[in-house]
Amino acid sequence: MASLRKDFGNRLLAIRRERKLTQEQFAEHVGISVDFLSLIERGINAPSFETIEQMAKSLRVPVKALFEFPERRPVSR
Amino acid sequence: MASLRKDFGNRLLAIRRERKLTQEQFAEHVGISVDFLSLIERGINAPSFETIEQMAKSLRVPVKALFEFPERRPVSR
DNA sequence: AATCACCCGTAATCTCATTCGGTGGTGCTC
DNA sequence: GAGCACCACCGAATGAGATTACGGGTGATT
Repeated sequence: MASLRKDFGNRLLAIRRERKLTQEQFAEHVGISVDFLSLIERGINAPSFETIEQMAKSLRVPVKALFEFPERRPVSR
Repeated sequence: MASLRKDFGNRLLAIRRERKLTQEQFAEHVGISVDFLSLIERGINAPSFETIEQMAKSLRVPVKALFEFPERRPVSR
């Protein structure tokens, strides 16, 4: 549980792959270290709002696109 | 610039008002202090991923709904 | 065998998410 | 005009976690 980090990481990884970018290329363009990018993609760490903004800008997608993943059970009652 | 925090804060405020909740009610339900909620809504501070998750859960909306605001100029070239 | 792309631990730094106490302001309503 | 509800604002304190660097390891590919 508490896996927003993981969802986000997976989503980021997917988009980066789509764009055919290596971690190094993407990290440099965003302005963070490769190590940190790796941590984020694996869902271990979460990026700050500023970093998220940079990522979205770098990928030329709206921020919400980074939070687009299959619904996490929308209240099962 | 760098106003993802502000966009987020405004969006959160809008949703909370829609729901007719006071800061106190919402903060308590999310599990944060009223002061902090106020800071977030005003775009001064940013919440952590865990807090975002709690907020979305509390409001019963997907996380991406909290990042749904008018596009911030999608590459003007 | 050398390089590339990446994962994985660990340890360090230092920003900042989060809280609390207090104050003050606005707009009710009684 | 005192009372309450709701909120902004101001320090100041603390703990967490965002971010980095390093060293080693894996599996491809060439």
